[in-house]
This record gives sequence, structure tokens and C-alpha cells, in this order.
Amino acid sequence: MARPIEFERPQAVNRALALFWRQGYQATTLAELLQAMGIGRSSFYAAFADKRTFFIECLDLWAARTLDLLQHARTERPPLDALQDFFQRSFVGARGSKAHWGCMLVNTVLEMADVDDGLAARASHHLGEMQQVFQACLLDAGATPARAEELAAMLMLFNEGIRVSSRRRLPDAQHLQPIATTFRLVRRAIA
Amino acid sequence: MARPIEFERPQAVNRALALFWRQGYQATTLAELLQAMGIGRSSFYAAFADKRTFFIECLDLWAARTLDLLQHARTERPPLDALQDFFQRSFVGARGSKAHWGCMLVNTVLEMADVDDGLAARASHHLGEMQQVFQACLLDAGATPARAEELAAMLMLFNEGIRVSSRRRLPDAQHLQPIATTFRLVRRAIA
DNA sequence: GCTATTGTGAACCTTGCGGTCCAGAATGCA
DNA sequence: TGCATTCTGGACCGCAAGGTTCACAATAGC
Repeated sequence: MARPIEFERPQAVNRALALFWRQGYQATTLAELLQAMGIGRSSFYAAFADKRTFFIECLDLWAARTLDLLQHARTERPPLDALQDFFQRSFVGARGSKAHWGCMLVNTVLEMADVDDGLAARASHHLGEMQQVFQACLLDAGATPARAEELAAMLMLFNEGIRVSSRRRLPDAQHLQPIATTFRLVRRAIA
Repeated sequence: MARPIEFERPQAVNRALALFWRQGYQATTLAELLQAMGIGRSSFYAAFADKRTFFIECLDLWAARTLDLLQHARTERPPLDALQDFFQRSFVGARGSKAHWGCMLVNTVLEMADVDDGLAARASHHLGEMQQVFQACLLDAGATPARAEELAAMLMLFNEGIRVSSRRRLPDAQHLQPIATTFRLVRRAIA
């Protein structure tokens, strides 16, 4: 037909997602998004509905990727090792790492609760899905169903805490030790 | 001299603080603040410097009150009971309670990290002060200094997690059980 | 009651936001 | 080559935000 689109949609979305992840929804302006994506306003509105809808797309994408990461790790390592790895990678502040951006779902829940309940609820829903995977890992590791549910809830609480803490730019030891402590406990609770 | 100020400053600050606490800094507009405080724009700018400085005042006030609450509880109950009480009150969603507003410090850290580092750092600093009190409670309860430090870091992580979780409007059981589990563990680690 | 002083309401200003529009450029096809 | 189609840069719009200004109103001292 006519002129083909000039930008690679997936890459542009990736760059925008990084901005939303780091700065949150409100603090990220359309101008910043466009510059990061390397496209103009009209191209944006031709490809996406509006800022809020686009944010939802990024949020869902972030959640899907994180779930994939977890599920994939499950196939490669013993379930508890996969979980512990997931936690440790979440915040170890390697240079250039995105660890200190925290968890986009947690960030969104806190930013949008009582501001935009739709966004907050969607993020919270994705957190629930993650918790389901935690629970599945624990079951795989041999926990009883009741125990798995209890521990999954506790791990989710821990996950939320770590993601907050990782935004505070504290020395790594402040996080590593509690993770080790917690997983020692989890293993003991299952055994 | 002349006309006396017509509004009670402390009460006005309280009402504004509630807004900031619930909605965060960015989502709370000056118009909302003024309506809640029951004053006009010029009165506001006569009494305070600007929105950001005023937010800092509210943030510091929130932190001071929370620390007072903790310190006061310490004088009335055994140290570990005081701590556990503090956690449970933090989120039990009694009607009209502010529990599901979470912790203003945690909210601010997540909202402002990589957006306004001054505000984020100030909130993070106050969290550090809270952690010091946790540590003091654990020492009072007979923990060794090293153990107290380790457990205080873990409790802070837990605090951060609970405050996130309490904004998600989940059934109470989802929180109560992990708190009980955690404190059972803490007591065992000290004994 | 008069006046100097000071707090106040309302109109106003500037800026930057999200979103729209349109003329024109770049393509595929005949 | 010419035309129909579709994507794009940039100007534009309306609006709501934070902040300023100023004329007026309310007091205390005399």
C-alpha cells in the first residue's frame, strides 16, 4: 500500500516500559516517552490509544515477562533454588542493573492506590498471579497444600518488602542477609 | 496589631497530611489541599513556602508521630509485644481506619525514587530511624547486638512488605497469619 | 471612631501537560 | 510517471496545575 511504519514497535515499547518502571506513571511525561521511543506524537497516537492504555500494555508486559522468568527458572533448577535465585536477582545492584527500580507491580500499586483504582487493581492482580507461582514452587518442593499457601503468602510479603527496600539504595548486605535467613526458614518449614 | 489568623494551623496540617498520605505527593493538588484545610490560596502561601516544602513538613510530622507511637508502646508493654502490636495495628482494616493507606514513608520512597531524590531520601532516612527503634526493642528483649541488628533489618523488610500489602485491600487473613508466623520466628531466634 | 497593620478571597498569570489536526513525505501499484 | 494510500513532524488546542498579586476586610491601639 503505502509508507511502512518506521519504528520497531517492540523496541519502542521496551524503552517506554523502562521509563514507566523507573519513574512511575504520573512522573513520566508523554514528551519523555516519545524521546525515548524515538518517535513523534502522531506516530504514538496512531499506534496506541492514549497514555493510560499504553501504560497498561507496559504493565501487563512487565508482569508476563516476570512470570516467564520464574516459570523458566523452575524448569532449570530445583523449585526452591529457582525461587531464591529470583529473589536475589531482584535487587542485587550490579552496575547498570535495573534492580533498584524495584518491581513495577509494587511501584504501581503504591502510586495508584486511591488515585486510579483500575491501575492499582490490575497491578495487584498480577502480584496475585506471582503468588500462585510461588505456591506452585513450594508444592513442587514437597510442601503440603496448606503449608504452601501459608508460605507463599509470606514470600509475597517478603517480595513486596524487598522491592521497596531495593529502591532505597542501601548497602547490599542489608538485603542479602534477610533473604538468606528467610529461605533457611522456608526450607526448614517444609522439611 | 491586626487581623488574627483564622485557621488552626495544626488541624489544617493534619487534614492536608491525610491527603498526602492517601494519594501521594503528585496526585494531590493544591486545590484539594486548600479545600480540605478550609483555607484560601493566599493564606496557604502566607503560612507555608510551597507545596513541596509543605509536603516535607507533613512527612516529617508523620514520621515523628509514628516513632512516638512506637516509643510509647515500648514503655507500656514488653518490647516484643509492643513491636507485634505495632505491626498488627498497621494494617488491620477496621472501618474508617487509615490502615489501607499504608505507610507514608514507604509510599513516598516508591513514588519519588528517581523522580525527586530529595523527598525519597528523606523518607528513606525516617525508615532508618524506625529500624533503629526496632533494633532497640530487640535488644531490650534480650537479643545479642548482632542478632538484634539482623532481626531489625528483617523486620524492616517485613514492615515494608506489610505496608505494600495493606494497600491491596486483600482479606485480612492474608496478612495476619504471616505476622504471627514471623513473630513466632523472631521470639524463637532470640530465646 | 480613626488609622496603621495584617490576614484573606478571588482574579490572574505562566507553564507544561495530554491530546488533536493537518499538510506533506514516503511508499506500492498501474 | 502518476496516483492512491498511509505514516509522520510539528503546530496547535484546551485545560489544569502551582504560584503571584492586589484590593478589601478585620482587628488593636490611640
